[in-house]
Amino acid sequence: MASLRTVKGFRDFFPEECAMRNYIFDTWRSIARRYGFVEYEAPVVETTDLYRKKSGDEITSQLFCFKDKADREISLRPEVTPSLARMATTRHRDFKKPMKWFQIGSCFRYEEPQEGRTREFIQFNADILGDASSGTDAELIALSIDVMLAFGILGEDFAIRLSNRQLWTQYLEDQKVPVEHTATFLQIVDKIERAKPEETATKLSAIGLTLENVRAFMAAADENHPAFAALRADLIARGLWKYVRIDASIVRGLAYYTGTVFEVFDLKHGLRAVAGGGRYDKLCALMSDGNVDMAAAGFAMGDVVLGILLSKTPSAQFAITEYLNAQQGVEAYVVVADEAQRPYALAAVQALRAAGVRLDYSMAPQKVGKQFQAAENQKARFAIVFGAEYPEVQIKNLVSREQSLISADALVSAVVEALKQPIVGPLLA
RNA sequence: GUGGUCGUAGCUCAAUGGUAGAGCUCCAGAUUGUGAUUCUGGUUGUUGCGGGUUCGAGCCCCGUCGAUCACCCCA
Repeated sequence: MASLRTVKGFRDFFPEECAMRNYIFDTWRSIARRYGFVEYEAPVVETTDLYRKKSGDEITSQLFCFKDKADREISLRPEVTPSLARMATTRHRDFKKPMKWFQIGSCFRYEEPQEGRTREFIQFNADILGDASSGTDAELIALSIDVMLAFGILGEDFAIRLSNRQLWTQYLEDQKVPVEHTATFLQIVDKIERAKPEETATKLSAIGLTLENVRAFMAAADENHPAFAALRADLIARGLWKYVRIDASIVRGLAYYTGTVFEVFDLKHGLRAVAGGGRYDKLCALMSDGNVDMAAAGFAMGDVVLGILLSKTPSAQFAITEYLNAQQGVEAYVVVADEAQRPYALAAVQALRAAGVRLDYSMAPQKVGKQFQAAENQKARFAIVFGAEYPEVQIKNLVSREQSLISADALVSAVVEALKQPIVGPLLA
């Protein structure tokens, strides 16, 4: 068995998990479309250079990278933003601005797997390109909030942590800290809530700062700070500001963000961030060697942490159950009570399916009781019995348990009509 | 990449160093044209893998793989 296991950090999706995944996809997709986003996709494999160009050599330690048969250095994508930047810059003249694009697909990071962190995970990416206004940032944050609400995750369960990179670049400038220390400094800020104060103070003093000074600056960066004014007014008008909390310690790694940065995080379980993103106005210029200077902002939401949160949130369970009930099973089940009628039953199976009815039947001879049990197991609303009374067939409503005899000629239209009726029965009272 | 804990049937878990088990699931029958419940019977294991100690290892030791937790990282 050992040799048959999945590769470390990769997952099987059994039907139950696959249904759950599809539920997540459908929700992401429908809310993104509600916001006027269009879907795109990029290759899962890219040249390793694409990621080096953006992030520098040291990042390859987390890249799922290898050489192909022609000795080319390639990587499974760790994120989609560089691919998006390439696509957007190479054909940007073909698209009206702003471009509101979303994508759903697998990403890969070569890390030690833990709960909420696998080597393959699925991300929902939403980005807006060609619009530098703070309204863009607000639109993205609003989208992330609506996605959470659509999952049944309520305001008491999650919040948006909001900050702005420019807060810190301005601060470092005021404090006369050399630009080359920016990355180091942001790393310190990123873990200022987790690290020991003494260690943080030591690291800060190395670049000429004190912990007291940094903390005082963070405390002053509340929702009245001018850096958040336009964004705040926008989200207040939408009625969404109540989900937002200013948190200057959010810097989102050390990569390409230039302005607004934010995270979606849960309030009750201490999970990793559900989503994160921000403004990255310089990336398109970097990717195109300065040929295309296009403002951009976006965020990504992963399926792994989201899935954990959904499983722990009671209010999210109702929507999941409803979706799974609607997706799973069949609408009708054909029972072959008399094997002599099987050819007629098979003809009806194909005719009903052609009419759009989700339908199953027993492919091998089975006792009638077993066939009804199978119909029940597959949540069929109707059983259609082919027996000695053919050319008439029995249609049984499996919810109300009523049964009626009908001519086989009229079967398809009768079933299609019956399925249009609302479900009534003792089980759903 | 570093350290801790863990790994027994499809699942959840038992088993002083001494014959590998239970519940659930699954399959079949009781029930030959109608779904529940119940009862009966049955399948499934190189105890993650490989070495070592021992008369004897699921149990002890070493290694390895995997899961998980803390680091690291979080594009």
